[in-house]
Amino acid sequence: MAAGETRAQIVEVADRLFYERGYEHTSFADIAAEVQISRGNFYYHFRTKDEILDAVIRRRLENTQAMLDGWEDERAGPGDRITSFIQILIVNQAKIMAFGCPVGTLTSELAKLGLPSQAGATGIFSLFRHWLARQFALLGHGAEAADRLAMHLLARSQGVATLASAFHDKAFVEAEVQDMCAWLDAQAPDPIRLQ
Amino acid sequence: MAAGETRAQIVEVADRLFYERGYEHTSFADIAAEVQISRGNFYYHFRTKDEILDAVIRRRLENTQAMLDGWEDERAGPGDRITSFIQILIVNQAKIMAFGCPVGTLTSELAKLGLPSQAGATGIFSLFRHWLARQFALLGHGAEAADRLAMHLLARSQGVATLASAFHDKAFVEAEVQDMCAWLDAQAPDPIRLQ
DNA sequence: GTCTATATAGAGATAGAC
DNA sequence: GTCTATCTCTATATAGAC
Repeated sequence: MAAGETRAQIVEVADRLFYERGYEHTSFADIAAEVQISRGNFYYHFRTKDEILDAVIRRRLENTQAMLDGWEDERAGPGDRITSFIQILIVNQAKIMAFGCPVGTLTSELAKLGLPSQAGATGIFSLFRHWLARQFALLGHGAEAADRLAMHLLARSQGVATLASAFHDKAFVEAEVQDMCAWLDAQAPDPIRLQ
Repeated sequence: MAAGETRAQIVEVADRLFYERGYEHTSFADIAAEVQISRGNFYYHFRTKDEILDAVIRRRLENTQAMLDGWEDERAGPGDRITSFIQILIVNQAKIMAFGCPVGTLTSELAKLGLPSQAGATGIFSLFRHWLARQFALLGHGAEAADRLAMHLLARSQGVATLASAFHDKAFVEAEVQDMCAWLDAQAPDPIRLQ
C-alpha cells in the first residue's frame, strides 16, 4: 500500500474508536480489525499506543481548525459563525447522545489517566475558545469580555453534551440550543446596541 | 475484622479511585493495596469488578441523597438550597479541577464502555434533577418549567466542571458560579415577582 | 510494508490452606 | 475472613520471515 496511506487509515479508525469506546478501552486488536491489518504491522507505523494518541490529537486539531476556518469563510458575520458553533449540538446530535462530546470526554479521560497528551487535548478546547473569543471581539466586545463569553458558551455546550449522553433527551438539547441562540442575540455590547 | 467493615472500606476506596483514575483504569491490585488486604480476599466480598461498581454507585446514590436531605433541613428556602447546589463547584473546587465532576465523568465512561451500570450512574444525575426541580417548583414554577430549569442548571454546572478540569482556571469557576447565582435570582416566576 | 509467531506483563478470577 | 498460589485471558510490544 502507498506510503502513509495505511498510517492515515489507522489514525482515522483510532480517532473514531477512541471517541466511541474511550482511549484505554480501545485495543490495538480493535483498531487492526477495522483497518484490516495484522497487529504486527501496527508497530511499523507506531511504536507505542501513546504515539497513536498523539497522532489522533494532531488529526483532531487539524480537523477542528479546518472546521473553524470553514465557518469563517462561509458565514458572513460573527453572530452567524457563533451560531454554527452552537448548532454542532444539533448536527452531531446522534453521536453526542451516544458518546458525549469527543473533546470533553477525551480530556476527562486523559486527566484521570495522568497522560502528558492531556495538554494536546486541552489544545482542541483552546482552538474553540480563541476562535469564539475572536468572534465576540468582532461583535464589539473587549478582549477580556470576549474571552469570558467564549468560555461561558463553551461550558454551556459541554454541559448540554454531558447531559444529552446521560438522559438521551433530544428535546432537552433542542431547548438548550434555542436558549443559547437567544442568549447570543442579547450579547451585543451596549455601545453597539445603542446605535 | 468485623463483618461488613472490610467490605465498606473496599467500597469507600473504590469510590475514590474510580473517581480519580477512572473505573477501567483502577485495578483490584490498586484497591487492595490501599485497603491493605490481599487480592485474594477481595473475592470473598465481591465476585466481579461489576459488583464493586454497583456497590460504589449505590454508595454514591445514598451519599447524594443524604447531602440533598441535609440541604433541605439546613437551608430555609428553596433559593438558598439551590445556592448550596451551585456552591459545590466552590466547595469541591480542588478535586473538580483535577478530576472533573464524579457523576459526569463516571456517566461518560460507562456510556463508552457500554456497561448496564450506566443506568445507575444516570440515577445519581436524576436525584439532583428531581431535587432541583422540586426547589424550583417551591419557588412557584409549574412542573414542566421547574424540570426545565433544573436541567438547565445541571447542564451549566457540568459544563463548568468539564472546563475547570481542562483549563485549571479558578477565576473562571468563580465567575461562572457568580453568574449562576445571578441567574437564579432572576428565576422568580412572574406571578411572584409582581407581588 | 506486511505478515506470523512469540515474549512479557498485567488484568480479572479461582482453589484451597489457615 | 484472610491469606498464598495459581489459572486464564488479553493487552502491549518485539523478532524475524516474506
